[in-house]
Amino acid sequence: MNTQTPESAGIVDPSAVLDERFKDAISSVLPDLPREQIQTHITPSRQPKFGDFQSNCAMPLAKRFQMQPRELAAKIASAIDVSGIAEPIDESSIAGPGFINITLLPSAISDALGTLDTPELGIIAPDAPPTVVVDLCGVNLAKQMHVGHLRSTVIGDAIARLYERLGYKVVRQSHVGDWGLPIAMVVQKLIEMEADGLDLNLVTLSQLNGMYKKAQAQCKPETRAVQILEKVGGHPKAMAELELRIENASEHLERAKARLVALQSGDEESVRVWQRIYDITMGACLHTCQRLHANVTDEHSAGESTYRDELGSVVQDLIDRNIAEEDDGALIVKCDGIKEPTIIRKRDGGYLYATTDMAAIRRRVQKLGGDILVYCVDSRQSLHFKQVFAAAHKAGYTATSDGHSANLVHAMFGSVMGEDGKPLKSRSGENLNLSDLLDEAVSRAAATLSERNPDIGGDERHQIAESIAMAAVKYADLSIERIKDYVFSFDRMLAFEGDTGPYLLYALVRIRSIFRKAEESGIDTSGIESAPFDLRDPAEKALALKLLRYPGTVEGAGLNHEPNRLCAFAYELASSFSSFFDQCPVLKNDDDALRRSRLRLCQLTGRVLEDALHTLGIPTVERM
RNA sequence: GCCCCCGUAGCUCAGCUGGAUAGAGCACCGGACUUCUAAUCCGACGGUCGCAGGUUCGAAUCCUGCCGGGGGUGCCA
Repeated sequence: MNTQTPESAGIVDPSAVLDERFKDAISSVLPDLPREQIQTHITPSRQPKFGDFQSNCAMPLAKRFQMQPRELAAKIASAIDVSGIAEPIDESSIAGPGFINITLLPSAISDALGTLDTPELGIIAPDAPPTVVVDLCGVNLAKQMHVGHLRSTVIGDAIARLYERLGYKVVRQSHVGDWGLPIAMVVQKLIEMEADGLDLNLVTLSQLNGMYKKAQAQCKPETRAVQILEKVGGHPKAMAELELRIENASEHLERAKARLVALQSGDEESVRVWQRIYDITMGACLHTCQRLHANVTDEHSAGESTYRDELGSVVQDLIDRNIAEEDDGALIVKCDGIKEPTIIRKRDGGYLYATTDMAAIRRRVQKLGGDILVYCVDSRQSLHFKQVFAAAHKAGYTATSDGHSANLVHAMFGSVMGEDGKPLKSRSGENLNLSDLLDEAVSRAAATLSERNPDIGGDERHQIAESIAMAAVKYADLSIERIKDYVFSFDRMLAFEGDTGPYLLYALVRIRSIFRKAEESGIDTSGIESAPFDLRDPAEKALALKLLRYPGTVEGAGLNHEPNRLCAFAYELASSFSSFFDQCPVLKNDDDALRRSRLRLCQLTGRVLEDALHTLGIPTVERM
C-alpha cells in the first residue's frame, strides 16, 4: 500500500511538486505568460477543511489578465494534472474569491515522509557553500557576563547553528572588549594591589569585576557635585573633600592613561597583568558559554586588541584614497543617506570603536572570506552599524575575492526586561550576573523535577535539572521575535505547562520512553526505519504534514536570521505529537503494521525534534 | 529638533513574500489518568490588530499623518 510510484518517488516537499504542476497548468491556460514569471502561491492550508494545501494564484493572475478570478481558477483546475500527488482538482476545489484547495493523496504524504526520513532530514547543503561570519557574545575584560550577553550569545549561536545546519561555512567571532582605557585602569589597579601583596593567581573574575568598578569610580572626577555645591553653597569641609577627590581622580586617570600607553607599546609588566586579566575573564566566560551550550570557545575570540596593528593602516588607507576627511580636528567618513558622520580618529589621535569595526569588516571579508557578516548585537547599536557598514562599503572593504559585495547584517535584538517592564536589574540596581541567573534557573528546575519525578536522584537529577534550566532560559530567549524587548520570568519559562523549553523536552522524553518501553516489552523495532506509513488517523496525518515543513522552516529561519521561526515549528511539532500521542496508541495496538507505522512516525518525529533543538542550541534529556 | 524600533485577547507572545471566520500559551470555566511519562490532551470563554486616512478583489501585514512607549543622536564602547 505504500509502494513508491515512479512519479512520486523522491518527493521531499509536496508543495514543490504542486508548484511545478500548477506552473504547467497556468502555462497552458495563459500561454503568453513566461513560465519564470509564474507565482503559484502555494501554502499549507490553515484549516483542515480547506484541504492540506492551497494555491492563491488565481486572484493576482486574474487581475493582471483582467479576468474573473473564479473563472480563471476553474480553467486552471480543469487543466491541472495532479495525478500521483493529490486528489483530483475540479470546480468543487475552488472556494471564496478563487482559492484552489488541494488534498494530498495519502500515498504522496507517505512517500514524502519516506524521503524526509534520511540522515540529513531533507536539508540539502548548497554546492558552493558561502561563508558566514557571525559576531556574537562580545564579553568585556574584567567584567562578568550579564543578561545583556545572554541574548548575543544565545541568539548569535543559534544563527550560527542554523547556517551550519544549512551547510554553510560558519566562522564565529566574539568581539571581546579587551582594549582601551577601562582595561588600562584595571591593569593599573592590579599592579598597585600586587605591590601591596596581592597574589594574581588567586584573583577571581568576581573580584576583577569589583576592581573594574572601583577603578572607574576612582578615575571619575566628581566635578558635577562641585558645580552643584558651588551653586547652592556647600559646606566648606564638603568642598575640600570633593576637591581632594577630584585631584585624586585626575591622578588616577593620568596613571591609567600612562598605563594604556605602556600596555599598547608592549611594556612587559603591563602585558603580563593584562594577560592574567584576560585569562581569568575568558576562563569564566567561556565556561558560562559552555554551560549555555553555546559553541563559543577560545578559537572564536577575536578581541579588539587583535586589531591594534591594523587600525593605523586602515586609517591611512582611508586617508590615501580620500574616503576619510578631516573635520574639526577629527577624521570622519561621510556616507550618503546618513546624517551623522562616522568618526574613525579622534582629535587627540586616538582610535574609536568604529575604527576597530572597520578593521574587523576588512578582516572578516578579506581574510576570513566572509560572504555574509552577521552582527548579533544589541539594537541600541543600530546607528553605529549603519554607519560602519556604509563606511566599509564606501571604502570597498566589503568586496569579496570573487568580485561580489559581502552582505552585512545587523541581527539586532531588544533588551531583557524585568516583570515590572523595566530593564532587568538586581535588587541593588546593578546588571544581573548571568551565572547567578542560570544558577537560580537550575535550582528551580531541580525543585520541580524532584517533585514531578522523585525516582530520579543524585547526579542524574542535577544534570537533568541543568539541561531543563538551559532549555527553559534559551527557549524563552529564542522563541520571541529577536528585535523585541522581552520580559524575563522564571515562573513562565519553567512553568509546568505551556509553550516552554521544558514542554519540548517533555515531548522528546515521551518519544524516547516509547522505545524504552518497546524494548522492555519485547516488541521488535528492528528495521522500523523502513516500515510503511499508514496515516489513517487525522492526528497522525497532521503530524506528518508538520514534519514535512521542517526543511523549509530551517531554511527560512536561517536565511532570515530568525531563530524564533524554528522555535515556533518545534513547539507546533511537539504539540502535534502530543495530540497524536493522546489519540493514537502506538505500542498498545493489535495491528502490527499500524504499530510499526506509528513507531516509525515516532522515531522520525523524535529525530526532527532533536535536530531542531540541536540547531537552536537547546540541550535534550532522556527522561525528566 | 532629527533618526531608528515597538504598539495584536486581562497577561506573555505568534502571524512566513498582502489571502478565507486574526492564532498560541498563561489566567478563568468544564471535561479526560486501572491505559505508551497528565510538565499532557480535548472543549468553552476572551480581540474596534494604538488612531485616522490611502493603495485593492482583499490589509495586522504595504504607503502617509497622528498618538503612546523605548532607544539613539560628532570625538565612550
